[in-house]
Amino acid sequence: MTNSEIGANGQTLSGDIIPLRPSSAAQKICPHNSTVSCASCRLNELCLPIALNKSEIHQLDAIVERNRPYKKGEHLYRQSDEFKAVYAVRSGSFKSYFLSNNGQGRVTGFFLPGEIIGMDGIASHRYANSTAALEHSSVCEIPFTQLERLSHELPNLQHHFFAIMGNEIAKDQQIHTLLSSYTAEERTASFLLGLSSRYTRVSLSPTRFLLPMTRGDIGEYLGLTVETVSRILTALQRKGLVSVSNREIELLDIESLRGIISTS
Amino acid sequence: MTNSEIGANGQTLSGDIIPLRPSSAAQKICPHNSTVSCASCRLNELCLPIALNKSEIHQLDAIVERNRPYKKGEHLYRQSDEFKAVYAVRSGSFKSYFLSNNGQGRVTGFFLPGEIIGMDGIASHRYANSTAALEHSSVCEIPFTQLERLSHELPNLQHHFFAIMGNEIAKDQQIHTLLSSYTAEERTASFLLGLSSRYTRVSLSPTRFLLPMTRGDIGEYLGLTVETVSRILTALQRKGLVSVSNREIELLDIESLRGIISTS
DNA sequence: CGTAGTGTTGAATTGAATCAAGTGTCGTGG
DNA sequence: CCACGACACTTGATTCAATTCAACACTACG
Repeated sequence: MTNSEIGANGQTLSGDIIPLRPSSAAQKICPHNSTVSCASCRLNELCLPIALNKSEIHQLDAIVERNRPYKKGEHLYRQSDEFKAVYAVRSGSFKSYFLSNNGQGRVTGFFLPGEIIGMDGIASHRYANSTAALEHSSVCEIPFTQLERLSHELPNLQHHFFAIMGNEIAKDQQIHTLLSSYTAEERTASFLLGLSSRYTRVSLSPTRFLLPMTRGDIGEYLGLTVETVSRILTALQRKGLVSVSNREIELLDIESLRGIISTS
Repeated sequence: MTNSEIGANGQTLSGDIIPLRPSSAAQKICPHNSTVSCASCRLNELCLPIALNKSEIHQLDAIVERNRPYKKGEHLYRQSDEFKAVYAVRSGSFKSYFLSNNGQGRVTGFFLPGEIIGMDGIASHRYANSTAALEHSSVCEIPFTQLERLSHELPNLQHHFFAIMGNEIAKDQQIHTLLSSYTAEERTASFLLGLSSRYTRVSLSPTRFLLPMTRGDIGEYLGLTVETVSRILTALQRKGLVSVSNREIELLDIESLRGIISTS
C-alpha cells in the first residue's frame, strides 16, 4: 500500500468468502456458510488468526459467533447502541455512517471481506456510527469482552489486535490528508486505487470489480456530491483511465491513476 | 464531549503539567521536571495510570522514560522512522504532519498534555507522520514492546490501552465527518470547541487559552487556507463569539459557537 | 534594529455545489 | 413476464464558498 492508496485496511478476521463475481471452483461453497471454523476459513491468512498457532486458533474460534446473513440495508448496529462486539466481514460488504444532529449522514467507512467493523465503540462503550450491509453479507461476531480476555491469554492475539487498531488509526489519518487537500479527481482516483488493493488482498482482481456502494455513498465518503462523483468517473473514462458501466468498473491504467494523485 | 466538539482526545499518560499561563501555586514547580513519577504525576488521573492500582502504577512507571525537554520545532520522530515508542505529552504541545510525495504537508493532529502520540506507527512499525514540538515541551516515552509486555501482565492496562486506541479511532472518524461536510466556519467553531474541552480536561480555562499553533497549522489541519482561517476568526470576533489577539483567544459565547455547528 | 515569519485584508478566480431536468436500472407485484 | 414505481445515475447551467494572488502590517527574535 502506498501513501496514495487510501482506504486499504490491513486487517481481517475469521470468515468464509467468495469472489464477488463467478470465477472458480470455490463457487460451489455457499458464500454465507456459517459452519466454517476459523481454522478452515479461507480468510484466516489475513484475519485475526494470523500469527496464531493451531491451538490458539481453536480458542479464538470458540468465542466467534457466526450470525445469520444480513440482507442488503440491514443494520449490524446503530449509532449509540451499546458496544458489545466487533465484527469481521465474512462475505459481502458494509458501510458505516454517522448521522449528525441536523439529520444528514456522512459515510465514514466501507468494509470488505476480512476487515474489522466496530472499533469506534471501544472507548465509549457505544457505537459512534451505524453500520449497514450494502448487499447480502455475512460476518463473524466477536464479543469484545471475550476478545479482551483471550488477548490477555494469548500475547500473539493481543499484539495482532493492537496492530489492527493501529492500522485503522493510520488509515483514518490518510483519509484526513485526502479530505483536507485533494481535489475531487484526486480523491476519486485514490478511492479506486484503495478499493483495488483491498480486493487484491482477498484474491480478487485488482483491475475489475463491482462497486458495492452507490455514487451517493462514495460522495458522502469522499466529501463530494453525487453529481461530482458521477462527473469525475465519466471524465476518467473519457481519458481512458477506467471503464465504468453502472457498478462495474475496470481500471485500465493504474499508473496514470497513481499519477493523478502524486501530481498535486 | 459532544459530537460537535471534534478533536478532544480522551486519552493521556503519565506527565507533569503546568497551566499555559500563570495561574496558581503550581507555577513554582518546573514544568518540564523529569523526575516526577507516574504515581505523583498531576496527570495520572487522566493518563495511562487511570484504572491501575498502586503496584501497577509502579510497574508502569518503571518502563516510562522521561526525556529531556524538546525545543520549539524539534522533532519527536519523523515520518517512516522505525516505530519504537508512543509518547505521552507531559507539558507543552505537539503537531503531527504528513508530507506527501509532492512535498506539501498537512497537519494530522495536535497533542496537548495528557494525550498520546505515535499510535499511527503500531501497525507498520514505521511512523506514518512526523511530530514536532509547537513550543518548549516535554514527554514521557513509553517503549512499545515493553508496553505490550506489561499490558499482557496487567489486564487493566491492556483494557485501557485498547480504550485509548479506540478513542483515537472514534476521534479520527469525527474529523472525517467534519472535513467531508462542514463549512469553513463550522470547522473553525468545532476546532475551537474541541480545544476548549481538551484544555478543560487538564484543568485549564475552557474559555481563555493560547493557541499553540499558527493559523497556517490550523488551516492545514482543517483543510482550509491561512487566509480563510484568519478571515473566519475575524468574522467570529465581529459577531462577538470570540475575542482573538494573536495567539490569545477567548470564547465569549460557547452556546452560539455550538449553534454554528448544529445549524448545518 | 532589521528581517523572517506570521497574520490580516482585499479583489479576482475557480472548483465543486446547487438547481434542474432528464435517462437508466432494478425489484416487485399484478 | 412485463409494467410500474422508486431509486440510481447522468448531464447541463448557474451560483457560491473558498482559494488564489497580491499587498501590506505586525511581532518576535537574533
